Amino acid sequence: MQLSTKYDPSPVEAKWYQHWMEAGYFHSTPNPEKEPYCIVIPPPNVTGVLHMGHMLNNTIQDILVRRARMQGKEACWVPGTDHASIATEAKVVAMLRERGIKKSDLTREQFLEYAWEWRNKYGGIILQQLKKLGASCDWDRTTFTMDPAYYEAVIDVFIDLHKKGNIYRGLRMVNWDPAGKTALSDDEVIHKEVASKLYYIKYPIAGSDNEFVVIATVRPETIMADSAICVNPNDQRYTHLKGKKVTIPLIDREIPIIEDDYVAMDFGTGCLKVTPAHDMNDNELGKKHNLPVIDILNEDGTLNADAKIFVGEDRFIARKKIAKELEAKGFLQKAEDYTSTVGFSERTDAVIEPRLSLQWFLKMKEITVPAHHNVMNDYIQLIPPKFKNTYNHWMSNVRDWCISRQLWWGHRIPAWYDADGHYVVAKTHGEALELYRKDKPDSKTSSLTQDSDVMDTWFSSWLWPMAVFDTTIFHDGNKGNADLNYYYPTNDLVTAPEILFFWVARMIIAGYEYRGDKPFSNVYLTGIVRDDLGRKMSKSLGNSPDPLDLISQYGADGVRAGMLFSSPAGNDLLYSEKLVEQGRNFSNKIWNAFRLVHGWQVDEKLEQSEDNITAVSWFEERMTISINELEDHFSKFRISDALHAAYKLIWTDFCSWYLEMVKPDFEKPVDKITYNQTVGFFKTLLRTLHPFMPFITEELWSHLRDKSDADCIIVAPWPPAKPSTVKFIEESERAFLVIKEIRDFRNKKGISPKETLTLHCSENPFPYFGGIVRKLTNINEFQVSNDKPEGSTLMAGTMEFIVPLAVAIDVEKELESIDRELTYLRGFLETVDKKLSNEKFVSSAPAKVIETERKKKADAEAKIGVLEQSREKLRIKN
RNA sequence: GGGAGCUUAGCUCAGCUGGUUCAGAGCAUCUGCCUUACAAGCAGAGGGUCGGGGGUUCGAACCCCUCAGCUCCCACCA
Repeated sequence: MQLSTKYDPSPVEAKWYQHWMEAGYFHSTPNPEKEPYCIVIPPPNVTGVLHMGHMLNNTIQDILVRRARMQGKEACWVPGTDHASIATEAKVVAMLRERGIKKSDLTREQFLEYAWEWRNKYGGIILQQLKKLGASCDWDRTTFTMDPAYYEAVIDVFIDLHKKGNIYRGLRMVNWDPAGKTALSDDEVIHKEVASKLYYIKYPIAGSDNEFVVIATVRPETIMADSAICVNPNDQRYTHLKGKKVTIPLIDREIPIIEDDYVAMDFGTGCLKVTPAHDMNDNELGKKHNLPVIDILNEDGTLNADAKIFVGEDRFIARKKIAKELEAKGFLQKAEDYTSTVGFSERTDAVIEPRLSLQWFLKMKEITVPAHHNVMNDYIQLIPPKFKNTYNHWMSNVRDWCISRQLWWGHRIPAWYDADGHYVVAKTHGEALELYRKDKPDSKTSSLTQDSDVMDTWFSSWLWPMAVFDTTIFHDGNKGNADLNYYYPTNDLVTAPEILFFWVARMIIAGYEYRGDKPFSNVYLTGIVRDDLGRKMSKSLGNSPDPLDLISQYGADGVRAGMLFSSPAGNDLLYSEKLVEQGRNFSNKIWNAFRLVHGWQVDEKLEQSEDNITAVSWFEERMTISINELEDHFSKFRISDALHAAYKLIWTDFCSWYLEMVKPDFEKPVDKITYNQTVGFFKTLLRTLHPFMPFITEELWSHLRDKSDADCIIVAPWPPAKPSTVKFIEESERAFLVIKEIRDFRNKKGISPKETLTLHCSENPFPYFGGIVRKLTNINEFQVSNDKPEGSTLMAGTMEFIVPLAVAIDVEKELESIDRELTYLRGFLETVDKKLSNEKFVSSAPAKVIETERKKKADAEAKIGVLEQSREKLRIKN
């Protein structure tokens, strides 16, 4: 069979993925005979399309899972999607708009019908895309955070936490998104520096002509909501104003001047306008001083009737108009350029408006204690560990979690209200009514209205590692089903550091609350995928390649390897197509190594040569060492380094060295033993590489396997670490050095590799590798004698060789290079001598260190001796 | 404003408890090769005062101080 010189991944990938699925290799069920290994996928948004971040993230997960499967563990990777309330609702609204339908014209039920229709049609595309990448998820376990059972679990948790007193409803300043018309948690707000203006506004002092205080503000449109003016009690500039009042410009409302040392004397004019309805701090200040709250904004960010002026105008337009009017009427002293930090909605990019509203909150102080503790003591490990600091900081300053969202798509809050706003929390209307009757036995109310809000998306995904197995445990006293008890706690979680608090921390919190144990043992935090200019990859920048295009171009294996070549844990990945190309080239390299071995003629009668015995023994040692390194990398989650180790082992050690050593001459057969051992090595290499590059390894396995091997490499045993020896390694290093020197010699002298050379040396330094050295350098023989023939000297370490040459040598050049070498060596010797003659060094350094220094000295002296001799000879000749 | 981290070859990074696996890897560059597995390749080479300065030590990329530059996270200075 003629095999192409290029590996063609597409047909191979389709074939094997289908085969794995049909054979059920991805599916896992509890098996008490085996150790479980479980990863739950960070559920991508149901609206999501695969991007480079997913590629990296899921490649790493797949590597971990495949390796565990090969190690004989019961490996289970649970996939699924997240309903992502804000993102999905936005998409559905956009889709409706295209069809000419307004959300406000729909009932909740109608809207949800459209939403479900949308999610059934487009939701989960991303899971199909993951299959192209080779993800070995247990698809039978695919979970959606709004599956009926999951939905119920979320409701149960809400009810339970409410019962425990951890959930409360309160009027709080929240981050209001006027575009999404919803409250956001603090973490969904992105603070950005924005160029704005600082307006200096004159507030006339009540009851005096022409006297005023000046206040600096970036938000003149909120002056109508002012409740007071505040100065620092220590501020001498304002002591005369104590107890006085001022009037608000344009609307002439009187407000008091109060004192609080919260006010910084050195900022602006040292005088602060207090607007409790529209500023978080002012709100605190207002509470402290019992100031009225005047809310002048509608939920969409326009001014309401309480503003008295510019009613109905958008806040930013109002700002400009008010500034103009203040100026026109002489209330504006000046306006200067100013940079301020403004919060933006992560989802809609609208400027956040601090707003007072009734929201549901989860008390965080107590519930977070075990989650905090068990990360700090490394019971749960963050990788890399530097994230512990960040985690600690967040946990130590944790605030109550605003869990309600003014949306329809999501888990609806199970609170039920009567006409007066009295409420009960229950799963169904019936249960709610029952509770209500107990609360208010006298009430005649027969129907309650359910809260229209839904819960924050993270309030469902924080249950993920439990709820994917068992959604019933959130009732009292349920001990969990077989799946949960077998797989939980899961092993590793692979996710992005951006959601360390959103999701990871909260899963840990929920895990302790409902299972009394961690949800996972290790959290591997990947970096952000950036382009080669260091910019984050994003749709809007258009700098992100389409992952599926990449896969069809370079093969899934190539893309997986490429992503990993430059990706230590916690570090950003600078993506460049070069890396993926390198990955593809690697596939091709392996393919061609296979073509070579595959094409060998085996002669059963041929005896294994001494050289082949050496080669095989050497590679065995080399491979063992590399596999041990690989294991070490894996144990430290250094996935990228593990791949590099496998890459080097295969490309350099196996292909460049080993195969060249044992490769039979043109049209000559190979002996049976060497052939079998080579195939054995090849299969071991494929096994170590399988988690990284599943498809090509499976394909080649199918060609190389024999009856005693596993049917598929996906379930073949993982090559274990074992003690290694260095009997051949030591000599091989010398041999390789000599080989390189000889090749370099040919290069520099312009001698073709085809021209056979003879080498003289005083003693043969190679008990084992002599034949191999000759084969790889085209040397017909080592002439061992003490006579030194004419020719060029070739140094390799402390070994000296002479190549008797018919070709002329440039003596000048030769001398020059010897002199250069000598200068270096003498300098080197000097520093070593200095060290050794330093009494303090000799007396305080460990014996081993001194020993190596002595050896350095001896080696250097020997080399210098040889070089001096050669130089002398050349001199004479010259 | 608070906290964390980073700075090693042209680029991306390794370098564990200070000492020959201490100056490394991959990519890129340069030179020579279409050599019967592979030009998506082979063989070889060059390239770094380990951000600057100071200190501790017999010995510092590694520990301490200091300066400079970058990055991230958190935060309400109007």
